[in-house]
Amino acid sequence: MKLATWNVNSLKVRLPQVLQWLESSPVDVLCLQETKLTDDKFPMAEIEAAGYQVAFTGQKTYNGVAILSRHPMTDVVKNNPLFEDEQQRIISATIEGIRIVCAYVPNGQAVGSDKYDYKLRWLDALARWLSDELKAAPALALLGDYNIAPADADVHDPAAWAGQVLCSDAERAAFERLVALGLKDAFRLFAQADKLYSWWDYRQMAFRRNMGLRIDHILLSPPLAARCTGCEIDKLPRKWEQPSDHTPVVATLAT
DNA sequence: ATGGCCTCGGTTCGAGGA
Repeated sequence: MKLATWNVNSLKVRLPQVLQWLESSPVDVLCLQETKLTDDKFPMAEIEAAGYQVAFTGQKTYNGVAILSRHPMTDVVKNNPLFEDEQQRIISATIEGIRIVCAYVPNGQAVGSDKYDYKLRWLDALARWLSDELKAAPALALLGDYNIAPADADVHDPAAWAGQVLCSDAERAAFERLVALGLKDAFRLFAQADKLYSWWDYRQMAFRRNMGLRIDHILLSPPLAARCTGCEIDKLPRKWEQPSDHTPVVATLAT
């Protein structure tokens, strides 16, 4: 069983790439972020034709999340019941006995800004909600764009990024709070090469220079971490024409 | 030293992303 996450930065623009990637990487579950589509514009027919069921929640211009699944989905929930939010950033569903949570964590813009405060409040509510969810669903996976580089090893230039948004102590503490719930960073369950990232700025030829951050993650509850046999970042789509600035992360679970 | 790109909405620039 393969679970994946990918911030596509507009599903309208990236639908052909999503379909192309699924052809060569037919994962069981793909969580998408930043679809940037209202629900009436969601390309359900094209995705179903590729063999995937879909659950989604979107809004105009910003945010928007979706779960694509080869298997039946039940108990679809939009957003966090503990956090009133007009922004569409979370969708969850149960697939093959696994509670899948697809999340697009707020960016935060700059440390100390209103958007940063919103990010921290949003993450606090996420941890409180998942604490409850884990009691009801011990097999839980939280996949998405966390907009947090958990450690300096996840940053191309830790000195330049020190204390900046995506790397600040409070954001990293929020990530550790999720870990304290028992969730494991699937990527770090395995030996990995240095300097592997999931996002590169469009500017400065950042991708070619590998000036990236690892901010897209798959966190697994203990029963799933025990089943996990690998976790990889697939850099290929970032090399395509007109790419998203993020690239997919994939975790493999033994069945 | 600064900002350098991409997407959207809606016009030819501003907001937001990270």
